[in-house]
Amino acid sequence: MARTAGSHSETTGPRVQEAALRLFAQHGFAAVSMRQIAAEVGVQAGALYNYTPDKQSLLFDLMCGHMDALLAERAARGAGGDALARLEEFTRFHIRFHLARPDAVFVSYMELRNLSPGNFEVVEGLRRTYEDELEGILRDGMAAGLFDVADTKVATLAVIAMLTGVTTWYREAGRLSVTEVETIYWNMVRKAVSA
Amino acid sequence: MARTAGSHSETTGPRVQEAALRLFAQHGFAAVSMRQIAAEVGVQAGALYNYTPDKQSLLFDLMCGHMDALLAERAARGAGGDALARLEEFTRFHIRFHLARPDAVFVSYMELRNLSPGNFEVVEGLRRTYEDELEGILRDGMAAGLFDVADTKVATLAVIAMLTGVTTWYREAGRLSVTEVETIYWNMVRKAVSA
DNA sequence: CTTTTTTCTGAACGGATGTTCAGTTAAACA
DNA sequence: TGTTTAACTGAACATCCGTTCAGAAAAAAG
Repeated sequence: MARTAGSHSETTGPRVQEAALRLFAQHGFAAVSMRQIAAEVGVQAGALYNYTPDKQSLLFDLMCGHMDALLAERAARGAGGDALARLEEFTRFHIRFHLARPDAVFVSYMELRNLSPGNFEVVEGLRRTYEDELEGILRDGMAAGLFDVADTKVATLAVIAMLTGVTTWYREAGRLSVTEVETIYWNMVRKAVSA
Repeated sequence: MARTAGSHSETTGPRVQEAALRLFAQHGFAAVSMRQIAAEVGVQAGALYNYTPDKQSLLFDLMCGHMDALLAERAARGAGGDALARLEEFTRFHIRFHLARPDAVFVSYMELRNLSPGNFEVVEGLRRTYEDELEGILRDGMAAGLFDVADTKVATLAVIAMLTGVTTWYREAGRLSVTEVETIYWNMVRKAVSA
């Protein structure tokens, strides 16, 4: 046996990425073998190397893709209004975006140490860009007298940690809708930074 | 060669745990081999099995030890005063405790999925116990009219996520002392739950 | 239909994995 | 001192790892 009936690069490629994402999120990058990913796709291990040069690149591409999507979708929303309105928009966006892709979030935050140094620097830069946007909002709010935080950098990281934490407990079948969760967190963020 | 000069169970045992903790935190449980741990201790891989039945128990003991220490040190502080005072005590304690043992925190939050199902349940139970203490404080504060949160369970998880996040960025050589960090976070927590 | 190209198989590579154990040696005990 | 005991070595076990590659087969092109 060799080439399977109905096989095509344009269908197998994405399936490899999806299987890798799901397995990395569930068991961790180091605990997942190329053979497991291949089995999930329904292919032999060697075939994976038509779609990725190696296992490391598979992880890097997943993380880069996640961060690129985050920054792109964020940039797509025209950030208007005062700092308070922009902070609410950021808060609700962050929760909605992260709850929609729990596996990618999990991998992006847990597998940073499994990136090669060069790849780590790239992903870290993207993350920094995202954080800088929130810090800019907090700075503007401080200048406008709307907010009162002792340290904008610390406040930025505190808010992001609080918001991202939602992915560790939220379940779709639970008692709260995404919008309700957004509102609960927004009220806490608003008060935490208020003047 | 066999038994090394100066060797003794009471010194090697703890050194195995220390090496495992450091390596697990740095590279992840699945990425660290028993031979690497042994090399760090200065011993052959087989010798590790005098101190742990297997690799899984090594991880479980580290995580249990961490959670036990957390609960024990927390219980040692007599929780007096009103809900506001207790919340401040909890906040400052949480930051101080976690910043003092970054490796154990990292492992305890990142390697949960590498625990066997039975071991996971135990560690999860300990974590729940700790969370329940914070939720009790929030409930009391709500009843006393000191706090105003829409959902005590969500607020509990949000506060803990925010506080624990400090371990991802704090460095001893940085510009802020632990006490300063405590105060910054306490002000944010206080405002976030205030009535 | 024939030829070319793309996709995949199946086997193989050297090396690493967790774990076991008979044997060796240093320390503790008598 | 001699004897026992605890700590460790070094080799071995079967199995898995990421990656490569010649060759087979299906799809696409002519």
